[in-house]
Amino acid sequence: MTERTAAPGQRADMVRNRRLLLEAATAAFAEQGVDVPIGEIAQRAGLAKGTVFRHFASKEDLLAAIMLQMLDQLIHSADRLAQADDAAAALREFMADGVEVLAADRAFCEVIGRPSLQHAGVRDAINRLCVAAEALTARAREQGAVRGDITGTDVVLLLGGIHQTAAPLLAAEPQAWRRYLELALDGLRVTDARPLPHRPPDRLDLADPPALG
Amino acid sequence: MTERTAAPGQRADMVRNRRLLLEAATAAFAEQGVDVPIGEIAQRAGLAKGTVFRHFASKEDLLAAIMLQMLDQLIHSADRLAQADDAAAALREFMADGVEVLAADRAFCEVIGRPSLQHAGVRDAINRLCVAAEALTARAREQGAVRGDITGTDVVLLLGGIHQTAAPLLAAEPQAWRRYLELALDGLRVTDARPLPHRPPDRLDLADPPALG
Amino acid sequence: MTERTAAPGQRADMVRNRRLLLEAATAAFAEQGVDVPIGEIAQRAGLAKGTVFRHFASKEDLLAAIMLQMLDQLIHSADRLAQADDAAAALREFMADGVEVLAADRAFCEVIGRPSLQHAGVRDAINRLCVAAEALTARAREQGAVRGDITGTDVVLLLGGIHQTAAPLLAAEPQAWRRYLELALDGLRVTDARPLPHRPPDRLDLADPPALG
Amino acid sequence: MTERTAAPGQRADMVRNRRLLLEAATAAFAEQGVDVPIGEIAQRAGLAKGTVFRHFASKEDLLAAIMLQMLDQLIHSADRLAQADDAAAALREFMADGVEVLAADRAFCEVIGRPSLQHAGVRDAINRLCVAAEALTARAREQGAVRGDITGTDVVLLLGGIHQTAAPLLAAEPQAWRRYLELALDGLRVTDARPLPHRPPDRLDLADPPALG
DNA sequence: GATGAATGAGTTTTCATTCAT
DNA sequence: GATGAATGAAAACTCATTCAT
Repeated sequence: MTERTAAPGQRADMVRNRRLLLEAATAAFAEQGVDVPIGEIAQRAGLAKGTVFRHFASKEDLLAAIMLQMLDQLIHSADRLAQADDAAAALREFMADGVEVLAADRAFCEVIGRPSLQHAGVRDAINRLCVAAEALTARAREQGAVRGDITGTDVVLLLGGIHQTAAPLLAAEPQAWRRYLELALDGLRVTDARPLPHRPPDRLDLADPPALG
Repeated sequence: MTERTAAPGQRADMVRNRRLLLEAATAAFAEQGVDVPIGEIAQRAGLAKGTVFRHFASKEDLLAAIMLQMLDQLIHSADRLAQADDAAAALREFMADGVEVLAADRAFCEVIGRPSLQHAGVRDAINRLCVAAEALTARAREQGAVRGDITGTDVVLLLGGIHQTAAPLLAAEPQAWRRYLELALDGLRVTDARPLPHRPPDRLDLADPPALG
Repeated sequence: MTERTAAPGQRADMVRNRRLLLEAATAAFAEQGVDVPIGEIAQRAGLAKGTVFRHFASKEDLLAAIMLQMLDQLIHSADRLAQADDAAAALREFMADGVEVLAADRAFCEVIGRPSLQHAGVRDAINRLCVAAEALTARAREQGAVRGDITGTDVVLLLGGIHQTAAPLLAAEPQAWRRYLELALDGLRVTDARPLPHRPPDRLDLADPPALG
Repeated sequence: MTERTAAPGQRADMVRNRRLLLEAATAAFAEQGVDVPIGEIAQRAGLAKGTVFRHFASKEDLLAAIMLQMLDQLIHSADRLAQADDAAAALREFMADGVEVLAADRAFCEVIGRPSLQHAGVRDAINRLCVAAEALTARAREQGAVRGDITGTDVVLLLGGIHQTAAPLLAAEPQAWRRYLELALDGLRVTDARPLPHRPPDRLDLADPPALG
């Protein structure tokens, strides 16, 4: 509707292609991990390989775009839920959303587990997610729904951990992650335990990629 | 007859090379994941590429050997700790061992997270680990140190999950996993919570690799 | 299945490259046999290695395409000559064509002499050639130009045999095969000899490749 | 010249190993062609790979030794049969022997069909075989059992041709070559035909291998 | 802007040959 | 002399990326 510029057909096409491409790439990365060939992504999107490179300068960029998409979705979810009255329920919902998003995605785990992330944009988004999760978590702490030494970054990290716990069961039992989410929430709620060792991570201090050589 | 006689030199060299190779491969897989080229492993070991294939018929076999090595170590640990008097302490020690082993290893995560495992030997070892962990866990349950609906397979799965939780911090804070281990143990100890959803996994029902096509 | 491309005649460049490739491969296989490296074929064609695999999914497929090309040419020749009045002359011409085609080709001999052929397409083409040759041979038998117990498959097999007979002379005397063609034709014409031992082959019963193991 | 040296036991072992090796290599080359790995030959012989290279400086040399063995056997056969009264029968027997020897051997065909033979020894043996066959053939010509313009070299070349003719049938019908031997003999016997084209080959003028590059 | 053909570096794997024991 | 471990030069094949059409 808003896109009324000079070559409307072309522009609309590009937008449409970009959407098709992102959808196809999301699905392909999710199912097969980061090693899925660009050619397969293009094919799933009904596009030619060259078109992928017109939209994204490299495969790494495409992957980053998808990660950002997922992360933005989670940031949104955290922001929204930070307004909720029942912080405990809100935290559960956020974490369920988060694990479910990850559960569908092999590539995310592969990317997140790397000692260094290539894309500054992804690193930033993860940090923004931590901030958003901290807002949510702070309220839960205040309401006594979560122990005092748990941070938003802890919560974000737990998303990956819960997903990974259930990952080997994923094929046979797609909902198994709910079991481990509850287990984690029970752990988060414990108040009479010894304080957790190791200082709470306040921000993910993700390293720059190492210099080549 | 025994391995002391005849040609000690040659044999010793080969044993040494095999050790170098396994060490190099363990480190390389750990740092870079399963996609690390054989050539790099060979170089790290100070060997030629061909030598790797003299020791292991394929890259897959080499990877399996390393996974088996790690798994056997954990099975051993579980068996030993199942004899301990204090089941709670034994469980903590087992899990600490397990996470530490995994903490060093990207490849393990990638392999374990796959929908299907190629090597029957690795699948078997994982199942044996679950059995060994169940013995340990059963005693902890009996002693009231662990909630009633937690199985050995849960415990094994949690190893991967705890590692994954801490993975993004690994480079900057190598000991961060201890925090999440305690958090998980606190969750495991909770007795007044709602029962966990989803049925407990009794054995990892890892699928055979899908038929080609 | 053998040929990868979809849209015909799109790129003039591609068609040209494909032709160059087939010519180079034909020559290379002919001179050096099936073990000629793909890299050399590519180089002769002025292409990169990868381009060969864009046109043919595997070396086996490329080889099959060339074999099929040759076989189709011979089938054509047989079909055309089956219309001729003078069956004896037609048979000589067919066999001369056939030997000359083979004479240039080491790979053909190696492929044809194998206990099993990998490509169903090539097996089929050989059988079709036998059928076409039988039509030609039948007329020659009827005209008394060929003894009664000779089949089209005999004739096809003789092409390879005549070529092989002359092969060691090929470099020094490229036309030597004509000598052995006449000798074979003289044998085929003999009528007062004892009947040939061993039953005539009616179709080449080329086995499927053996199962792996 | 005489071998009367110190360690007779060792010598006996070497002789035995050489025999085992030649037998294994003959069988392996016969079944699988020249591309059979040295390792398989060694294994069949119950020897180590290194031992093969103690006996033969290269794979090419081993192959040459086996070819020479086969050729010597045929030369012997020709010499013996040249004494026989019935030259026609003798020629048939020689050719039957020859084809049968080849029939069992994929490697021979691959070697003989090459434009150039690497080993002077093999070239010489082939030429000696031609001489021996010529003696046999001369008698057959004199007795009118073979047309006048056929030479011993023709006969030798025909061995390969007859084998090649039957080769595609070899797996299914191991005796099929007899059919084509008779056909060839019938051709050789024809006396009322036009003289064969192309001059008779008197000696195989096998080229030296081309210079590298 | 889209296409997909071409490229070539990179990967696993094989195997003749060498050489230390 | 025998052994077989080590080597390294190919080989087939893949795939991100570039570029002519």
